[in-house]
Order: sequence, then structure tokens, then C-alpha cells
Amino acid sequence: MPPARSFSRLPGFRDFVPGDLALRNHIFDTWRRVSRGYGFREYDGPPLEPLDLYIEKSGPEIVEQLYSFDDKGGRQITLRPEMTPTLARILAGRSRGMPKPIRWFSMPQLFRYERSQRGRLREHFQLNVDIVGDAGVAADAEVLAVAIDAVRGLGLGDDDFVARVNDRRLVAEVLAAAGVDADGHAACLGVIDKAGRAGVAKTRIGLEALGLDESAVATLTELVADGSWEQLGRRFRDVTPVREAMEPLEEHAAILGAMGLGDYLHFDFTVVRGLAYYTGIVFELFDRAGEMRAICGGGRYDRLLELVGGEPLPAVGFGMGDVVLGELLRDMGLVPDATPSCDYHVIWVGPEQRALGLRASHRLRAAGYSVMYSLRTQGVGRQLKEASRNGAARAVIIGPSEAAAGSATVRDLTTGRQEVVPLDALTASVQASSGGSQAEPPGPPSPGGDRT
RNA sequence: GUGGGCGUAGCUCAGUCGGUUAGAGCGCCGGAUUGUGGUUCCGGAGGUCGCCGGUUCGAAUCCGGUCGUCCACCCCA
Repeated sequence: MPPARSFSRLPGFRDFVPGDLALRNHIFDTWRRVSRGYGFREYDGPPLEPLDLYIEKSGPEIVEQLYSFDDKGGRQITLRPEMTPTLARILAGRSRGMPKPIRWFSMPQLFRYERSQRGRLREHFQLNVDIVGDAGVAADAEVLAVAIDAVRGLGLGDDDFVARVNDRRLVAEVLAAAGVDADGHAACLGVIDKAGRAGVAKTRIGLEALGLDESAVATLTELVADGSWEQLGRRFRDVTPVREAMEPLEEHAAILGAMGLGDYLHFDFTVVRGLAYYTGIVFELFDRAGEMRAICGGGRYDRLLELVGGEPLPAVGFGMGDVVLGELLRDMGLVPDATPSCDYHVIWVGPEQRALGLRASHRLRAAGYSVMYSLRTQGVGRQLKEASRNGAARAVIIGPSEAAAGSATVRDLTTGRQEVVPLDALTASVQASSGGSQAEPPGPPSPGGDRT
């Protein structure tokens, strides 16, 4: 026997014991149900990808954050940090033959090699929903509607979270109108992106550090401090390019308003989604109270497919992680009940009734019920204790007297009432008396699936 | 990657100035109960005090390192 040794989990990774997995599955079920409700079809790709796929898109500096290594064939590979490049790669080779727009969703596990914090691990699952091949604002609104409904489907409402929206083209026109030349846009976006966390004062300092003139700094600081839609309209009343750049978001809001989701929308000039590949409307979902990390982020990325060698197709989509969402649900008490349960617990009083009990159990299982029994030989009291601990709705007790009469005592563990029923009629009898709790018992086992 | 807080039973935590055999609640196992559960009562198991080293007659306690975790940066799925 080797000496005892303990193994710890890799940092930033999670174990999912049944209680935890119940929450994860609850989230997955909701994501899948809502996505399908909008007509999206599910896809997946490999968890490992060539390193180049991300260098192409985001630049070599992102390599620092990738969970990457060389494989035994000397290839530089990485655990996928996000799904969009994989989607772009998949579509690059086959989108030409596909009817547009393409509506796909996926729920990949993604990886990142960095220091973990609350809401941010080295691994997470992420709902990805994308529309490829449609450049219209209706597509932007459609994916945001999926994101909002995915969160609503988990029990959160407009008191709990908000969708902050912006448009990169609008930001570009505002910067131009403020007198920032094109070369300075990227640096400006970086400062504006941090404004929400850094505050107005630091933002002003940041903008001044970029060498912008005083009027440009004043204009942008004002927008960061009070970036309301009305404020923007007043400020640029006479600037046609800005007014025109506001139109897509107007229509976007009108569409979501017509869906009844208008209360979730909030224009926010500071939402620019880092320096990634976004080209149009961008959005993030945040919890209203706790100021956790973003629940979800996405937007339009019209040039990405081209970048990975596909046909040039416009695209829009988002990613929604399970970590922040799960913490939010926990905080709000919206986690599903994960206590064990089953329909029946079969009890035999002595070993002589075991065969009868096993046969009855198997029949009940074939009828679609979940059935347990004690694996160890023990008294009726102890077996009942186990039954209630396992969350059984009913106990089926078979002792010498029942066996002699070919019957069983069925005890309702909630009410304590019990009745004696013929063993042969057990399945039918219970189906009749418990039709409500057993919504739809599966039919008989398929041929060949149950050999005897 | 940088700076800081925290690591004691499966979980949440207490542990006095550095002092003899490290505790509680919950949970787990067993008994009261060999044909009737949940409640209750009684009992039990479970610890390298994260790990390594140092100071000391003596370390869960002080110091250094390390690992983990959390927070703030960095960055963002």
C-alpha cells in the first residue's frame, strides 16, 4: 500500500458536488431553453485551439493570459479563452453554403491563466449567442433580448439587473466632434472604458494626460459624468455626424421597447468593451445592487470572420459566464432545491422478502419511477430513516404477512398514511394515487434496452 | 505580474499574555428502536492548527519562506 498522499485541486478550478452541479445545470437548462426559444441552434468546438487563432485577433500580449503550452507534436496550442474565434474559424470554412443569417449558440467551458478572484476563475462556462450574416440593428436587438431573457429566466427582474448599451461608431463621432484626431481614439477608449471604476476626477486626469485640449477634455468628462441620452442629444444638437450615429441606438431601443424589455436598457457612454474587435453597438449586463463584475458582455463584430480567413460577414453576439451569475443567484436565494429525492423507497423486513422487494423495485423503475432501497441488511426503522433521508415520497414495505398475501404496505412519508395493496397492482395503484407528482412517466423500456 | 488581509474538524467559527490532553454548533456514524421514518435524548468518530523552516524550556499563537484563498491594482471571458 502506497503512503497516504493528498491531492489538491488546481487553483482557479472548481469541483461540482451534486448541490453545486444542480445550480450549474439549472443555469444551463435556462440558457438552452431561452436560446432555443429564439430559434438558435447549439454547436460546439474543441476545447483546445492553435495559439495563432488568438494572436491573429487580439495581438501577442494576450498570450500572457492564455492557458497555453506545446503539445507532444511541438504545436503551440491553448485551452480556448473565448468562443468567438472558434465560431469564426468554424464558419470560415463553411458559411458560404449556409442560409443567412446564421443563429447559433454554444455553452463552452473556457480557460484563462491568470490570478483568480471572486467572480473570476481560471475556468468558467459561458453562454455564447451569435447572429452571423446580418448587419441590421434588428440582429443587435435580438441577441440582447436573448441575453436579457436568459437572466430573467433565472428569476432576476429589472430591479436586479440592467443592460448598459453604447455604440462604438457613436463614440468615434463624439470623439471626432470633440476634436480628437483618429490616432488618439484608441487611447481615449481606454480611458473611457475605465471611467466607471475610476471616477470622474481620475478620468479627467487620464484624458489630460493624453494631451487633449481643454474643450475636448471638458466635453468628454461631462459625458462620462452625465452620459444620458438626452444630454448627448442636446450637446450635439447641431453636429450631424453625431446625430446620425445616434440613430441605430434609437431603433435598437424601439425594438426592445416593443418586446417589453425597454426597462432594462440604459445608455452608458462608458461602455466600450475594452479594445477588442467590436465595431458597432456594444452592451454589458450588470447587477443593479452589488456592483459585481459584468454578468454578460457583447456587441457587433463585423470584421472578425474576415480576419480568420472567412467570407466577410457581419456578426453580433455576446458571452455570459456562469460564475458571476451563479454568485448573484446564490446571494438572491434563487438557487434550486438540491436535496435528494426519489419516488419510492422499498423496504423488506427480512432477507426472505428481498427477492420480492427487488422485483417490485425493478418493476417500478421500468414504469419510470425513481426507486431506492437500503443496500445493507437492517431493521425497518433504520430503513425508513434512510428513506426519509433520501427524500422518498413513499415507502413500500414487504414483510412476511405481505409476502404471504402477495401484497405490500405503501406508506406515504409526508402524511404517514399507509395502505395495503396487491403487489401486482402496485404500479397501477401508485400511478393512480400520485398522478400529480409524477408528471409524465416514461413508457415501457425500449426493445433490447432491458434484457433479462 | 504588483501590493495587502486571511488559512484551526466535512461546513461555519472560538481558542485569553507563548504554557499541560486544541473546543463549540451544524453535519456524519451508532444506540434508545430486530415491523414504522422525520422530532427528541444519549454516545462516538473525525485535527500534521495549510506546508517548510526559525526563535523559545515550551508555538495554533511570534518571525521568515512557501502554497492556497480573498481584496485592491493589471486585465478582461
